[in-house]
Amino acid sequence: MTSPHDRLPIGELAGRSGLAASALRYYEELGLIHSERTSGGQRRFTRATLRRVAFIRAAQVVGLSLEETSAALAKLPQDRAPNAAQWNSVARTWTRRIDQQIAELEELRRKLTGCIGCGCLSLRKCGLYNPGDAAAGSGAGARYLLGERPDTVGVDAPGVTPGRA
Amino acid sequence: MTSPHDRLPIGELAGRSGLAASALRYYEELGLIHSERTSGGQRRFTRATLRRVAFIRAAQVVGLSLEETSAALAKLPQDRAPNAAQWNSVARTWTRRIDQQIAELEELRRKLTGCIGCGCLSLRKCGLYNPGDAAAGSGAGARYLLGERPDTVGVDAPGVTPGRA
DNA sequence: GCTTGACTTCAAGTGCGCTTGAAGTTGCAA
DNA sequence: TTGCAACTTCAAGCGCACTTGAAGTCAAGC
Repeated sequence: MTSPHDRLPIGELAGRSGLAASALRYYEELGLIHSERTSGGQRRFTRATLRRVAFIRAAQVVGLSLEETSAALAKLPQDRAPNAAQWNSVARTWTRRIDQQIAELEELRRKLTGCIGCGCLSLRKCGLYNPGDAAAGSGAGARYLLGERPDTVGVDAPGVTPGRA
Repeated sequence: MTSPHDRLPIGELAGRSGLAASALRYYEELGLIHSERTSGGQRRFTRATLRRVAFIRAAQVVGLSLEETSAALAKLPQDRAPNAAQWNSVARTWTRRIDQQIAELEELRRKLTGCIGCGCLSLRKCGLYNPGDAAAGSGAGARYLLGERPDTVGVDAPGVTPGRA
């Protein structure tokens, strides 16, 4: 577990994770991953970093920003596999998020299908209208649907990066 | 249908659509929407533009870029409601895309749940690994999952903007 | 020891989808 | 007629997640 083979240079980590070295450096700069250095100043990552990187990739799919991912990663141990409780805590947040996204997509599909049925898209009737003010378009991709979250309409969705009018 | 009230100034369209005027100007610049001008050079949009704008919003939720949205919009009439056939053709593409996204999210959830069960995330065993090379991270948000689309692995996903190593 | 490829830092650039600001013009209501 | 909000264009800026390039250093195999 602490053999010399556990100390991956960045190219190795890049190769194994499928990410560019530049991206990994960037992640390290942001504090998402960590490395030790050789006497010459080159990075050496532990194998556990592979886990963190996989986590980051998955987080991006769920729609987390690197900042949010960073917060999530902070709950996991840096150099060993998380235990069940730790993992549970994170994964539960995720599955909730995933469920929410799925629900939103299904809602949109429902609206679209409704449109097919009614031949509408002629204002008003159609579920695609009523954008609900400043809801959607939170930058980092498919986040909130237009017209969704009627309970938080008129307010920036909670927990989402503020910016962007 | 062609009353003077059908000619919306940009602020009106912005208010009704929930988008910023600047965004609408940007869309017009890209050719997604169109306007006529008053003698003084101010934009006047038809009500039908509301439909196009709603369409654009929905398209963003599905993860389409404005360029892709533009292509989709080209299939719909500019100043009237689409007929069933036109709408069908577009909506079908969308529902397929939505279904695909849902499937991907469910797959990720499955993997996460598996992780909870097995207490893993300890390399190898876990479905979260094997990133499948250059798959995910196509820029505009939750597009393709890591490890997904095993049939197109190693190739840029078809129909998706090339860039980004 | 030397070569060569992998590494280092730092600054600047990229692409998307806008927003912001400056400086000027229009249109409508009083 | 005037006043003022709403509009106009154009250029530049922003935030995210990186990538690219320049210029230099390290490490490992021959």
